[in-house]
Amino acid sequence: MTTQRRKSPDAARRSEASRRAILTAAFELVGEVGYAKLSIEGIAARAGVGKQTIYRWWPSKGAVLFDAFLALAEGQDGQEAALPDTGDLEADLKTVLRATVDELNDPRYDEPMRALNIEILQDPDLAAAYAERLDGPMKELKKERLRSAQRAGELPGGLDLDLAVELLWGPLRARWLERGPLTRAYADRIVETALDGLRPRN
Amino acid sequence: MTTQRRKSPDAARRSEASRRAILTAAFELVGEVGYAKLSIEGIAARAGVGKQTIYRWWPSKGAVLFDAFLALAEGQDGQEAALPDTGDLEADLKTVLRATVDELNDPRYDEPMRALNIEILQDPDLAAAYAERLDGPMKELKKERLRSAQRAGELPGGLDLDLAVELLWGPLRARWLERGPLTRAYADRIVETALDGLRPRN
DNA sequence: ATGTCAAGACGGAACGTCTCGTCTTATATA
DNA sequence: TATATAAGACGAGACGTTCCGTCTTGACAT
Repeated sequence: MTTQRRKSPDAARRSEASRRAILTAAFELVGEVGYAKLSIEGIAARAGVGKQTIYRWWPSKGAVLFDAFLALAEGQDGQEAALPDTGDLEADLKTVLRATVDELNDPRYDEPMRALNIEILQDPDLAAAYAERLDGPMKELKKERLRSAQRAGELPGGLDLDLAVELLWGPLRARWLERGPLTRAYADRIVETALDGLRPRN
Repeated sequence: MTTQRRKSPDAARRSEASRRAILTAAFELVGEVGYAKLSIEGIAARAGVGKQTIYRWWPSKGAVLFDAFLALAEGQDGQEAALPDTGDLEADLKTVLRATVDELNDPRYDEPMRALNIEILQDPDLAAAYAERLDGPMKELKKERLRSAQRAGELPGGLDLDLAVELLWGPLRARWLERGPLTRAYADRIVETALDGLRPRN
């Protein structure tokens, strides 16, 4: 019963050098030519690799790009297993959103990241992987910080945390996707407005 | 000085029948096969039109799709030159967002509209046209309703109306783009939470 | 011995350009 | 006002190109 799916390749004999070369080439190329002009042939050529080696291990160019980001993210996680929690929710949120603004404005990550996000909108399989491996864990950190605020009485206990996360991080992501101007001042205003609400407070 | 750009075609002699056939074919095809498999050749074949007729008048398949939506929108505007204004902001916003939910859930428009929105994220020219012709006017209607609420004292005068619009309509759009579940109850909760803010009110 | 590897040939799809006649239409002439 | 003419848009599709995803080859590693 060696029939797994089709003809699953032997992961034990996989070339780590080729794998890394492919991910690196994909990441660099998408930054240079954009996602639309990114091709498997281009990645293979840049990586010094046969096309079949890519097709053997990945189902699509979106999946390659996803793995490139995953490798990047896993190379630097564990360092921040939680969002800052000084006891001042508004200040902590501003800190986090400002950092996000800086990251999204970094030209090294801007285009590749946008390309990945757009591809995810079109590929359900990729969206599932993204939700599980990258977005999900991050969202859990955000919700955990909000739960802490609930325990401190800074947020109501009955608050819908998913909606709260969408209200806080959604506008930033939306404006970034649309290539709008992202500033720290904008991040601050989002936090203030989302926390206080549009209506005047007495 | 008849040198406009390159060799601009004579709009006066343009075939209206071909134009309509192309837009109709594009709209139908994108609903049937999806944007990724939508091709200029396919549109031309379905419309009974030469490929050159498409390339003569549009720069990309995204532009064709955009015009298809523009024709649709212009065929039914003027009917609602303003958002409802009963004097109760929260109720009016819920009415509008619920209607938006219904529209986004309509399978006739869902896929084509998402395809257009995704394409706009990748094409700055298209994004500019979209902002000017479709999104801009709609956003102005939204801001006008919020201004009315400011005059009525339902919203503070110093409120950033652009941010307010993003906070109210952003989450809906984001969830729709990601194919999340859109319900009227969700629309209601957005309005309530955005108006009241995340923090407890006394 | 088996399976991955780099290299690249292969057929197919769609690209965007172009070249055919045909058909339409703006404008000039009668 | 009615007809003639020339410009140019039209449908059709051939063309060279790029990239797709599969397949083949011989080298190499385990």
